[in-house]
Amino acid sequence: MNDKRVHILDVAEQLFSERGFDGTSVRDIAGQAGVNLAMISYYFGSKEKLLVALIAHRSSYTHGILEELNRDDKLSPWDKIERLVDLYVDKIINNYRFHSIMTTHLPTIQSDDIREMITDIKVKNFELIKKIITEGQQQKIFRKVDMELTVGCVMGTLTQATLSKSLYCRLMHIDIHDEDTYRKKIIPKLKTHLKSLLKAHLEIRN
Amino acid sequence: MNDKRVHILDVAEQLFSERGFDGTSVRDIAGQAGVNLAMISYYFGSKEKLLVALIAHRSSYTHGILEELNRDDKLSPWDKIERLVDLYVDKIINNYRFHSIMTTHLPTIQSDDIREMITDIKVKNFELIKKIITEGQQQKIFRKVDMELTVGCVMGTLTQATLSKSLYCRLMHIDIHDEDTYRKKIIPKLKTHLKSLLKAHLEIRN
DNA sequence: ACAGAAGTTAAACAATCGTTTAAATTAAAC
DNA sequence: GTTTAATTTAAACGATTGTTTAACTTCTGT
Repeated sequence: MNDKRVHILDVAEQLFSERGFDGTSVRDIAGQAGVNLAMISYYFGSKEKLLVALIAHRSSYTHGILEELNRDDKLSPWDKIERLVDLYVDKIINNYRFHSIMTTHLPTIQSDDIREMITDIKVKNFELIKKIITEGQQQKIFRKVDMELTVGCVMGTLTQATLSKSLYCRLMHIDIHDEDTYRKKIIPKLKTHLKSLLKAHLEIRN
Repeated sequence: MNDKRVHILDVAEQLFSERGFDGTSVRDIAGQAGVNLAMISYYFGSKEKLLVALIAHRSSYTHGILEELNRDDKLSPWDKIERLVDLYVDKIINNYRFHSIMTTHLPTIQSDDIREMITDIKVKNFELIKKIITEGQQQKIFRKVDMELTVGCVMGTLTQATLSKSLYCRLMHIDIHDEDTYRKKIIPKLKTHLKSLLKAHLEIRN
């Protein structure tokens, strides 16, 4: 994709995540990106199609990570869970802007098409994680759990770390505007906690 | 508070949760509430002050539930956890519109005052849950866990159930527009799952 | 060098935004 | 019943919204 197009998408991603889709004007994006206002219509057609292009762009970008994990047969179910947590935490926290857009806009989106598109991506991710857990259960290593909410708990914790950043900054005594410090502290914290949580949750108890 | 004011707040809550704050116009609210456009400025001063009034109204409404729980000395830590989950799931899922507004608007809010206000409420809730877990730890009933993320996991799962309703409707084969069926199915599911999860997570293992 | 496509621009479009105005109506106080 | 305050109304305010237009420049292929 064209450099200029990608640059506009990057700027749009930042502004959408900071101010929301409706809180960001096309003029804001054009101004911040240093391009003429009409270029956005010229490239993407409309503001909504710009959002669709952003989702398509980012999804293809992060795609394929989970598939690799699932194809790796040498790993035990426990190893896969650990790798899954590592991959997922890195992926979401390092793309927190995009993740924030996907999460906060999903309920407010009026267009059925876009909502279906976003839901599709989430279902796809869900299926891959489900597969890992199901494998462990078939090998009698994991116990029976609520599949939807076990995945939802992992995703939810990461969403929480993304959307309630102001809360966690307060709790962890980090300046709200210091993005890097927050990411650097929350990533290992999330990995350790989620691994420990899933271990306790999935372990077969006597 | 005046009946008409409350009615406007109810309508605003519904529209804000469906379309977002910036996606809802003052005319939308006035039209849906059946009042004149100027009444909203007359009552609340501005659109932003309307949001502040909504938050104040709803917060006082749900306030005091957790305090009662914490004051009850007859309950064991495990009992408190169970009661906590029951109360929290009911509270958030039954007020999912307000919860959705609080969560999705927190990152996009420009006004420092409003963000601080919302963060304050969340910190308050956090402290109450933290107290329950700390008590159990002091009695050597709960093990040492990451406090922020243990609470974050519970809140995150509920946030997930609120914001990604379209995902869960797909997974649970519920029509996306059938709010009642979704609530009726997700509430017991959430309660069972979160109790089981917290039990495994907090239990001292040998 | 030239023709046609692609890119870029400033200006304007109608529509909608949040808010205010001033007049009209209703309610309350004495 | 009269006066004063509170409520409600339609209309208008200027600003901003997403999008389009038409003229202009740059690039591309021959």
